[in-house]
Amino acid sequence: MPQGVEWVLHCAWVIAAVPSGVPISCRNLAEYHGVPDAYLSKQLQALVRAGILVATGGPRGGFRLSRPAEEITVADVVEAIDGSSSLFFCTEIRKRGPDVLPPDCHRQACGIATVMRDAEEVWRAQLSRTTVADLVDSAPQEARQRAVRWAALLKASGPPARGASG
Amino acid sequence: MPQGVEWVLHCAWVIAAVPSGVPISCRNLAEYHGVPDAYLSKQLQALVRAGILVATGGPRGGFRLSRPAEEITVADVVEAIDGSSSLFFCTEIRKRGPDVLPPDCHRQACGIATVMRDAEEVWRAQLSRTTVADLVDSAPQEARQRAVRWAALLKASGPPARGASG
DNA sequence: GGATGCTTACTCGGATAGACAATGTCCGAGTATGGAGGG
DNA sequence: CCCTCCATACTCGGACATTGTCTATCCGAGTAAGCATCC
Repeated sequence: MPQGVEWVLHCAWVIAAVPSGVPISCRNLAEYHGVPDAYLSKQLQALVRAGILVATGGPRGGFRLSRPAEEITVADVVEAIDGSSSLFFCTEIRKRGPDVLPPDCHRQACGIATVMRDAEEVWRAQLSRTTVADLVDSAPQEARQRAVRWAALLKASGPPARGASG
Repeated sequence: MPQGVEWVLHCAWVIAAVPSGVPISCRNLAEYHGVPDAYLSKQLQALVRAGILVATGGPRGGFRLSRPAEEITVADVVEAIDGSSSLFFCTEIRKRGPDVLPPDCHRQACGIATVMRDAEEVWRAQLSRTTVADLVDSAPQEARQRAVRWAALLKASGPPARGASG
C-alpha cells in the first residue's frame, strides 16, 4: 500500500475540516504535514483524476473537495491512489501444467480466487463505511481547531503581496 | 500482494488433496502448476519457516502439511508469504509539521489509522474463515481426482531408479 | 473614478532519476535411498 | 539369508542477478490576482 494513501487521507481530512471552500495549495498541505510537496502533488493529482478533488491554478489556487465530505468514502481515496487493482490477482495456474482438465471444469472460479475476492470485498466494504466527514467528526476537537487556525493564518498571509519584493 | 501467495495456496491445496502423507517435492509441484521451481522453492521455504509445512530432504523427500488441513487457514498462508506487516502503515504524520499539538492530544490512535486497521482486521478475519480443507472440499470433484491421479503416478515412477542410468 | 490590459508570481501537471522490494535463477549442504559386500 | 557400509542422486536451503514499482524531484504550461494605464 503506497505511503501516499496516508498523506492524501490526512489532506482530505484537513480540507474538509476547514469550513470555507477556499482551495488549499499543495505546498501548504505539504508543510502542514511535513512531507515533500513535490511528491504530495503527484498524489493529489490522482485524487483530481478520480474526481474527488478539484484543482484551481494561479494565486490563491489549490485543491478543494469536489463534493460534500459526507459523500467521499475512505475507499474512494484508497482506490484513487492504489488503483482499483485487486490485492490478489488470480493467474489461473490451475489451467497450466500437465494433463489439465477440460475447460468445462473451470466454469466456476477457483476456490482460492473466490476466498481472496470475498476477503477483499469485505475490506473495501469496511473502508466504504467511513467517510471523510466521519474522520473530521471523530477527530479530537483540538485537531480540528488546529486546522482551522492554520487555515486562517494562510488567508491572512495569503496572497504573498508581490509588491513587497518588486 | 506477492504472486507467490497464489502458488503456495495451490500447492497447499494439492498437498492436502493427496490422501497419504507422502511428501511432494518442490519440483513436482512446480511442474504440476507450470511455474518456475526455483522460485516456488523460495515460497515454500517461507511456509516451512511459518510452521505450516514440513520439509524432508533426500530422495522421496518433499513437503507435507505440519498439521491437519482443517487447522491451516488461508490467512496463515498469506501471512507466511506476505509477512504480518499491515497493508497500511501509519507514520503518524499528525505529529509532524508546524505547531503540532501536545502529545496528550495524540493519546488515542488517529481516525485514519483506526479505519485502515479495522478494515484489515475484517480482511484477515475473512481469510481466517476458510481453511485449506475447505478449499479441497469446495473444489470440483474432477480437480481433486486429477491431483490424486497425478500423485499416484509420482509414486509409480517415484524414486527414479538410479540403477537405470549408472 | 471606473474599466481594461499587462505583468507577475503562484499554482497545478506531467516528464524525469533513484531506491527498494519482488521476481527469477543458480549452486552448495544435507539426507534417505538403493545396492554391494561381508558375516 | 541378514546386517552393515558406501556411493549416489535427489532434496531443501540460502546466496546472487534482474525487473518493476514506489519514492522523490525537477521544470514547464496555465491561471487568477494585482497594479498601472487609459478613458
